[in-house]
Amino acid sequence: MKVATWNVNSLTARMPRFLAWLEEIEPDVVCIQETKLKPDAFPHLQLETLGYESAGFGQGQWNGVAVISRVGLSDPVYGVEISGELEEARGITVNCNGVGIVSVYVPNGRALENDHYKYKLQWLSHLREHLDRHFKPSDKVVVAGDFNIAPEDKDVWSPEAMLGCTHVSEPEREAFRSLIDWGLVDALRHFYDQDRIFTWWDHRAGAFHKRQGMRIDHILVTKPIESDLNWAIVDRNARKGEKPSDHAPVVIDFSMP
DNA sequence: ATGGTGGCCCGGCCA
Repeated sequence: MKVATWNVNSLTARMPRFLAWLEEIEPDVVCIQETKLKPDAFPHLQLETLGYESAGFGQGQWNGVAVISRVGLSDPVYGVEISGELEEARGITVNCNGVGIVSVYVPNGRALENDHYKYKLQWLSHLREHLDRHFKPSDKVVVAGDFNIAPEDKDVWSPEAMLGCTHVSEPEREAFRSLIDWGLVDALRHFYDQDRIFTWWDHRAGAFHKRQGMRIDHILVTKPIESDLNWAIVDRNARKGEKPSDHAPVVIDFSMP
């Protein structure tokens, strides 16, 4: 089963690239972030003609998450908070072929002294509670998306340049480790222990070509999936060429014995 | 040292 995550930075703007990428990679399940689509605007029918069922949680101009699957999709849960009437569209949970799939778009945080940073930490704690509510670590679960956290210094092009910034602060990294401690494994690090591998490069100033990026998009899997992992990659090709997102997709493959 | 890009939707916010 091939599962991918991709922050597309507007599904509308990315649709030509997204469709070409689907055809090339042939993923079974894709967790999408930053669809930037209104609640009813997800292109369910268009994707259905390509063999994908889908569930979207959108709010309009900002945020928006979705899961598409060609191996079944059921039991959607919209959001990760309990009293989520005003909840931003940052999490969606579905069941695909017996695997729990959670697509997440963690708040950016903006700056350490910004209220949005507190919101980010709160949201991450809600996410862990959400996992407790819906799953056990012994279940097959994939939590994938844009975490807006570089878990270690080797996940950023320059730890010095990032000092005092969000994405690398100790409380954020602690929140990330708390998710790992729940019973998850960083699938990319399962194969590439020490490598400097990035998933995001700023659109500005040629950051991609200067290799100035960060690894902030992650696919976390429970132990029952880790034992059946075949490979994990970052698809850097999707960051090249015409009208790319600022994020590259992460893709994993695991056997379903 | 600053601003650089790109997306929303058309001026300013967000990443």
